Amino acid sequence: MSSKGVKQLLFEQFARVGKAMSNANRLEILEFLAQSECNVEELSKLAGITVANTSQHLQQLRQAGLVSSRKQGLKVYYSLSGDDVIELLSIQRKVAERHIAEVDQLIDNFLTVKDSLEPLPREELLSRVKQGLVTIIDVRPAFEYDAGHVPGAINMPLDKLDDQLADFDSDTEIVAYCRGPHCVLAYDAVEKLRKQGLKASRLEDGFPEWKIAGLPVEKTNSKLNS
Amino acid sequence: MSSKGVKQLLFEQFARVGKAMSNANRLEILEFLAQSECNVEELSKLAGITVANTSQHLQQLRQAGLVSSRKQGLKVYYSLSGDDVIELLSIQRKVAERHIAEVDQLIDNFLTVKDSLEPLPREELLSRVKQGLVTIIDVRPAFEYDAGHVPGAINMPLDKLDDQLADFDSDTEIVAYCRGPHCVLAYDAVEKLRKQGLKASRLEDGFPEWKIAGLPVEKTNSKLNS
DNA sequence: CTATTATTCAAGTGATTAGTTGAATACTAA
DNA sequence: TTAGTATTCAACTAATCACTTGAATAATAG
Repeated sequence: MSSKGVKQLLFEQFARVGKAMSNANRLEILEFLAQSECNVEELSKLAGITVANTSQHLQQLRQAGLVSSRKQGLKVYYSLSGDDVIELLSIQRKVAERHIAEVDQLIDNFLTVKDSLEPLPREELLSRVKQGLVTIIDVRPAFEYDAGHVPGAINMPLDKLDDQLADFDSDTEIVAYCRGPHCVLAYDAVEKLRKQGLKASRLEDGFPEWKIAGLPVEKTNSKLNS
Repeated sequence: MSSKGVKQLLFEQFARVGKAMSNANRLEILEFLAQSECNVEELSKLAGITVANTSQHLQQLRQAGLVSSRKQGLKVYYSLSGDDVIELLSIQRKVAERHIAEVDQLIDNFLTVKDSLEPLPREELLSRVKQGLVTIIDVRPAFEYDAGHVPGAINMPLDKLDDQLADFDSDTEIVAYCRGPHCVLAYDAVEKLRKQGLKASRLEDGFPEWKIAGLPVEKTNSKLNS
């Protein structure tokens, strides 16, 4: 203790938080947990890594105090240990986006819809949908979609996307959205669509932001699905 | 690019920021830079690591987009590349303090003055100083001290502290303060004093907070020092 | 020019990390 | 109890990291 210095020890503790957030897989796990509580297997599928690996990452996150877990029956559910973790995620993302040129490039060129959609009002997006020029897909799970979605959007959870790929018209622009800027589902969707040669992009915000902006919302009659 | 997935690449970029903030020395450097622009040598002395090592850390920080540099004559001055970096530092610290028990322990038991001082109004601290029960030391550089300091505080920059250790009365409580909660100078001071068996602690806030709280401020006649 | 100073580069070492694999530990259902 | 499932642990490899050392760039002064 005296050999290293209290100040040094203190910074080492702070560094543990940074270390926990220094791995792409762990960050992705955190982003998923920012959406909802998940068990290990779900996370492992979402992140596309083995269960054992996921488990180890989760334990590193827990040691850094970023996530907490609760056991229910066979499964262990993990969640963020506080809202300040979301804040941290969000600021780290902001700093990265602002300062790392490559990130901006990735976002601008590959995933978001900035140049083509942001300049035109969202209302116009809606009219284009009606004209069949743009297809909006909602990649959230069905029950979230049912509770409210952008008018004209088609519900297309990630696992169903593969089956539907052939149905898309390669001339129509496809815009994917999910739960918000922290939600990573739309990234996957856009990537899959692009690989098929389709014109896909990602709406910068998710459904909550859309709703808050006072734009129209459509609900599914609960009898239709499930 | 397609082998790894755009989303994966994106998270790897975000992770670079976390990686930059995953090392105790780098964090300390960032905290110093949050106070003021510094050149490599200054930082190396402040952090207590070799110049070459400091330089390498600084380059990692720059690659992550957290610091920027400007060359003036022989020296290269580094500074934070934006206020969002301060925000990031501050939130990482907050998360660590909230979630990591060991950090709380370190802070509570070793460095801050919480239990003994926070409950009593700062005005009372001042009266105790007048009675000689408490000695307040200001560990900032002399020119900052001169521009304004807590009444009764003695200016005691870190490098002068060693020479003055013998002058302290072991019965008197010593309270150190510096530039703010992000300033790390007082940590060093408290540690040195404690090693001498003195009753030292750290004021949670620094001088700016004191001033903002509307408490009295003393200025040095510029002829006295320098 | 040469000498000096501040910083960076390059190479090397020991420690740590991400990931894999396979076994071990819980918990549940029958 | 036994069988099956979800999670974690333990051991291992390749890659990366922190730090040191000594040399290589620059910029400046004499």
